[in-house]
Amino acid sequence: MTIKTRFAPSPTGYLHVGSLRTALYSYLFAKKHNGVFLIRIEDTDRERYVEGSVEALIHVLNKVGLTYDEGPVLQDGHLTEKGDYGPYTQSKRLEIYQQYAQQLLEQGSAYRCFCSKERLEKLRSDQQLAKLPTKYDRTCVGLDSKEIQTRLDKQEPFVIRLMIPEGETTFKDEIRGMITIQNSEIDDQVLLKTDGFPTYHLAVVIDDHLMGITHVIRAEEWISSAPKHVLLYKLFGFPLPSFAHLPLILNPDKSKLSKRQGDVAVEDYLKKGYLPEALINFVALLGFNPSGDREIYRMAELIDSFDLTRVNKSGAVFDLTKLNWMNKQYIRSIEPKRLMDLAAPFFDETLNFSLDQKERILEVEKERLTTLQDLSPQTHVYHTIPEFDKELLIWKKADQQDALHHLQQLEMTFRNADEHIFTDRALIEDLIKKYIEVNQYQNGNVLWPLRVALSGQAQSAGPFELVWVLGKKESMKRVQQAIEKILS
RNA sequence: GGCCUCAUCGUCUAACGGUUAGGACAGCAGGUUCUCAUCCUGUAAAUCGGGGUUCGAUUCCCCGUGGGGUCACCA
Repeated sequence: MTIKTRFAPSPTGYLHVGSLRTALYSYLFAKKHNGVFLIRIEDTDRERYVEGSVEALIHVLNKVGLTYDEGPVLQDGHLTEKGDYGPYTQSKRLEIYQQYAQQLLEQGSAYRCFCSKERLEKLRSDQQLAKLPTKYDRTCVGLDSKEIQTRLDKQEPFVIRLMIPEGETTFKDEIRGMITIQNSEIDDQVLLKTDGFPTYHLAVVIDDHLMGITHVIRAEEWISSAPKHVLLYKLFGFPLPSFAHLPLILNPDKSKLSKRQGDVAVEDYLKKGYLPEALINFVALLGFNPSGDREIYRMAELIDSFDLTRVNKSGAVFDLTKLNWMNKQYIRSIEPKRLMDLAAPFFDETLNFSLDQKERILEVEKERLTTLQDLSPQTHVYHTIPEFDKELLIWKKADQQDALHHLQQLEMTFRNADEHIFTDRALIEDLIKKYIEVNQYQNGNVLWPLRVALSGQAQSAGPFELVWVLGKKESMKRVQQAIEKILS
């Protein structure tokens, strides 16, 4: 049997990093076993629907490299879908749910409930006051068929509730083992709402079955409603899939990761210049470890080593400092072309750099970046040298005369150097190092004033790199300006 | 509060029932370097508590404690 997993978000806005990890694990598991991974949109709550979030979801999944075999896709800006088990959007499957709800009704496994929201709210608050468990009191179970018919005729709104049988429900969680709960603890769950839409519980069971899902991988918050789903599988006569409930991703205070305490949207991290590769790597290791001392895993390696039984049971704090470290690692080591693709949006377009310049700037600056967003302020130096005080040109172990001397000498050295030298970082370094060695100067005496003359900054890329990016003409110009600054 | 669930350095984690409890990030102290960023070396830092089982528990069992999740016509 082919393994089939799914990621089933509700279109309520952005993609949460917790959801990203859920999607990732489902993806990894499916790919590891040469299985199928699909996306399904769970939009059964019309009130929470956010326009455009399906499109946004597709974009993000594409960006981070989570490819899926079935589900909604964007074609020329239009939403369509691929796969043989559609529709993959629950609001387009209403009749299916209604049909199955009807079946349950006929089986006597479900019943119509005409209770008003007001009555239910009062019931709940009374129970809370009496410190009783809050459960529906089954008032409508006693309704005889004649009364039901007259209320139906009067078009009274109703819901369909699951009739929880007596006994206990047990299921195996692939990560935690056996979980048992007394059925008396379970409320008679609403399956079909007054508006004819199913609730999550009904829809998820039917769709997972109809779409052939073999492994239900989702977050831990679903664990307490899993018994309802197991009951439904049994009532429908569906074979039970495997369940795996993933530990939560936590705020630093150990509560469920939420807004307020930082960014939770994958889009936000991408916008800030975190690489998709780094995000995936980081989030993958939050709750999973292939065993070993490695930290860096690319997607293919994650697929290769993924194992549900090695997923942790306890929640993991989202540690931004470690993400930062990992992002730095990726910026340094990723293929230059890929880095340029990712970094392109972070260049200030008004500076009009050529592609060649951008490549050099990126090559030089990537050593010092934590996120790609950090690139933006650094690029300005290559366009216009910032204002700076001439004192800055003086190295801590030298004086103004010394700085002036070296700058004048370097200016001359540059002037006499062949043009082609300036196209090669190593040659530039040779040129300057030779000047230092021949005269037995200290590096700092020469390199500090040169670097400041070129960057105008106390902290910047190295002087060889700066010359390489700026080119002969601009480098000489900046050195000359520094000389004038000292003389003035 | 009921139910479910979890528990190794600050954080992410490793450890067939037998290890000086390992690694990574962050921290601290040095070193390399013209600056920042790197890089290198070193250092501190953990098995929640109590009972069992066992020759031997981080590991298995029980109880406690603590954390988290969930208790909607939201997912």
